[in-house]
Amino acid sequence: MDNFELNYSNFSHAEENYVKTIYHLSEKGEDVSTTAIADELKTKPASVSDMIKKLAQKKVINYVKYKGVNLTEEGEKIALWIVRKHRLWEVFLVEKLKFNWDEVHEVAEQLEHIKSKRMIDQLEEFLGFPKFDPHGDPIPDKEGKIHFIPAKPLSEAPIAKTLKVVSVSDGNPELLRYLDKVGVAIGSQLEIVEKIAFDDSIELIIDDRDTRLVSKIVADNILVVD
Amino acid sequence: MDNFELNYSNFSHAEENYVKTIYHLSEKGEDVSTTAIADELKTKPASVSDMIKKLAQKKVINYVKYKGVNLTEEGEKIALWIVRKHRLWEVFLVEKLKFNWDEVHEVAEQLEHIKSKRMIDQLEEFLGFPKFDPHGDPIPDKEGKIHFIPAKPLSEAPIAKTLKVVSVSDGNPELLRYLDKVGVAIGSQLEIVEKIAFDDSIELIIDDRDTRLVSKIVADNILVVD
DNA sequence: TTATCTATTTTATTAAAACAAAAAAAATCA
DNA sequence: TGATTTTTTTTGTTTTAATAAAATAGATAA
Ligand SMILES: [Mn+2]
Ligand SMILES: [Mn+2]
Ligand SMILES: [Mn+2]
Ligand SMILES: [Mn+2]
Repeated sequence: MDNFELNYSNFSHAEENYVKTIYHLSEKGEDVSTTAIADELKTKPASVSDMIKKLAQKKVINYVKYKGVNLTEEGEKIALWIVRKHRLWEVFLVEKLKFNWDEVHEVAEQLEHIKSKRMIDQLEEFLGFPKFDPHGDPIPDKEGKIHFIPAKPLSEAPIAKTLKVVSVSDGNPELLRYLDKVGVAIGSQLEIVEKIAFDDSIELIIDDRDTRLVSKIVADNILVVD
Repeated sequence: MDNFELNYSNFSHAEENYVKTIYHLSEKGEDVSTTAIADELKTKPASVSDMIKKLAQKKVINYVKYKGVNLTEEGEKIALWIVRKHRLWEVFLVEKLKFNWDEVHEVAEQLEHIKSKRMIDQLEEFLGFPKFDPHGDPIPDKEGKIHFIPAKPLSEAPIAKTLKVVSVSDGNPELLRYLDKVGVAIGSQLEIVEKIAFDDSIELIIDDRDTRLVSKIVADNILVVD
C-alpha cells in the first residue's frame, strides 16, 4: 500500500514501458508471450528475453522460461501508477490544452514517465477528479484502484438493442479521426441493424440519426454496454 | 527560424542536458570549460570530453581542444527551446497545481524533455502568455526570443537605494525556503543599510518593514534593479 | 626557462538496451 | 511416434553514456 506512494525511481524508461505493456497484454487473463511483447513494443524477441530476465530479478514479473510472464502485485502497482499518469495527462491535454482525442496518446506516452506523485495528485484535483480518460478508459485512483466497466466489443454486441459507447482504443489516431467523421463518441448511442456474415462488417444507427456500415476491425475497437 | 519549429527529436535526454548546461554557463560570456560542465552535471571531465566531441560533430557547439566550448546558433536555439519548456512548466506547477516555488525545479528538469511543440504553445496560451517564471527568469517566446532584464546581484548593488528583486536562482530549494521565511519574493523592495566588509554580509530592509542580515552567498543569488 | 601542478583528453572498461544469428525447447503436423 | 515448424532463449556485437587510470597539453611558479 505504501509502495504506491513512491515514485518508483529505480525503474528506467524502458523497464516502465515493458511493465505497462505486460499489464495491457494481461488484461485478457493469460500469461503474456515474448513475441506479443516484442510486437507491442516494436522490438525483437531477443531483446524481450533479456529484459524479462531483469524484470523477474527485480520481482515485478513472474517468469517461467518458455511459459510467458505475468505481473507480480508489485508489478501491477507500478503498471497502474503509469496508467494513472498516462490517462490524467490525456485528460489535461484535451480539457485544458484543446487537443483532440486523436492527438494525446503519443504525448502521454512521454508524460507518463515523469516522476512526481505530488504533481499527479495535484493534477487530478485540478482536473476535478475525472473518472475516465478521453477514450473512456478508467483512471486508477491515488491508491492504484481501478474500476472497470464491463463492456464488450461492438463486434460481439447483440442486434437491435440500444447500445452505449463506453470506450474506444486510443492507440491508433486514424481510427479516432474516422470516428470523429462518422460521429461516434464516448456516450454515443448505437443500434446494430445487421451483421453482414460475409466480412463481419456491421450496419448500425448512430444516435438515432445516421445509418452507417463499419468494418469488423472498427467494431472490434469500440466497446459498448447495453 | 523554421528550425525552432521542430521538436529536435534527434537529441537525446543527455545531449539536451549538456546543451542547456552550456547555455547557462555561457551567460557570463566566456567559453565554457570541461570541468565547469562536469561540475554542473555532476559527472566527470572524461565523460564531458566524450560528449563534447559528439555535440561538435552535430554542429551544436564550437569546440577547440583544450580551449573550451560555446554554442552555435543552432545550439542556442535548442537551448532556448528547452529553457522555454522548463520555465513554462514551472509556471504551470505554481499557478495551476499549487506548488511552492522551491518545489518546481526538479520536476521541470524532467518535463523540459517532453517533445511536443504543439503542447508547449498551447500551454503558454493556457497560462496567459506569462513573461517570467516563478523565479523571475524570462520565458523565451515561440520563436525562441528572450528578453533579459539588466539586473545585478544584491551583493554588488549600491547602498541606501531602493532596489527591486527581479529574480532569484532556482536551483537550490533551501535558498528559496529561506527567502520565504525572511519575506523576500519577486518584486520585493530592498534597501541595503550596510555592507559588512569582514564577511561581505549585507544588512537590508525588506519592503520597508524588517531589517535583516543576509550572507554574501544569499546576496549573490538575488538579482535586483534600482 | 625549467619544473611542477592542473586541466583536459585518450584509452580501456562497464552497464543498459537493442539486434542478428545460432541453438534449444515447445508446438504442430504427418 | 517421429519429423517439421514455430517460438523462445543464448551468444556475440553494437551503440550510448558513463567511469577510472594513464597520457598529454596548458598554466603557474620558481
Ligand atoms: Mn493513451
Ligand atoms: Mn487513453
Ligand atoms: Mn528551474
Ligand atoms: Mn525557474
